[in-house]
Amino acid sequence: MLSMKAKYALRALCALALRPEALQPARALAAEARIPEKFLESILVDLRNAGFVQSRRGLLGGHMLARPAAGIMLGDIIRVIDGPIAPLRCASLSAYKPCDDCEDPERCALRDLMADVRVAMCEVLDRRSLLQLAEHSRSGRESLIE
Amino acid sequence: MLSMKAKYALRALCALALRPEALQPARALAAEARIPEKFLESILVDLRNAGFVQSRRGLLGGHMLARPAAGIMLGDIIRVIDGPIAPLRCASLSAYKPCDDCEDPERCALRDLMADVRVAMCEVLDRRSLLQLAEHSRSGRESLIE
DNA sequence: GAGATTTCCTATAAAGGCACTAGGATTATG
DNA sequence: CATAATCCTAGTGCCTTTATAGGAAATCTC
Repeated sequence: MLSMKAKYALRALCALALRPEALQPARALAAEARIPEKFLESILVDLRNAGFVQSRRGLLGGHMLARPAAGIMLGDIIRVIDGPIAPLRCASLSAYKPCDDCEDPERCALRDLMADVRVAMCEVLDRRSLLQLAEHSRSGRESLIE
Repeated sequence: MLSMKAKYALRALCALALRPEALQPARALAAEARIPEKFLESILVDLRNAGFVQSRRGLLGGHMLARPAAGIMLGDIIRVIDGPIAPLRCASLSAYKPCDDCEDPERCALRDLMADVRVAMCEVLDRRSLLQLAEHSRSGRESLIE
């Protein structure tokens, strides 16, 4: 289950992607994307540490994407905020860890199953970029206005 | 992320699937599948309420599958224990509920994305039966012995 | 019917994670 | 130096997870 935090992160990044090159303060972002302001601040710190976002302090400060939205994959955003995507850690590539109670992870039917699920999920999340999500969200809003 | 409870449920059901028609007491099942006994008891109640398992009390009592393992889909087991499979409730078919903070679920890019993820996950989980999982787990154990 | 074994029900508890919130230190603008 | 912004450290309240305990009810054997 996607956490609120990850949902907020994706919404905030979408807003940043729609105005690249522009420094947007957390307050404005919070209002636009309906996110509790202080919570958003901490999320933006995570996103900055992960290299997705660039920030500047002071008056006229704010946040912007650190690199083009087309090169930021949604799976990577979710991994930063919520951790590995696989339903079980033992089925994760990026954060593998065997179950404490597993006799032999090499021959675990549950692990194989969840590895298949992970592949299916990543097939979606690692192929879709932030740019695609942002453009999709914008088109949704536009067609609302028309 | 799959809960311990769901993992236990799948392991227990596998054990039941490998000996159909045989009543197996919770204690034996717990030992075989490495599950805390009292915890397993409560899981078996859930599985019985969901119609997967049939129980009998008393001496010589125990639990067995209520219907053939070939007709029990893994997705349905997980839904019973962990709830909807979709990463967001608003992207679920079986348990749809709009987000509190969503302006218009009909035009939500995040919802569309997560609906795609749900389809990908269900493509795996709803096509694979308990029988398949159980046989896969057995073959793993056999090849260990040989 | 006695005794043994098992499921079934309720209640409780410890631990941890989630979703925030507070308050202030730091940095930059004008 | 006033203002406005990010950054940092804590900490809070609530809920979920992961169980455990104790006993009531059912069913078998003898």
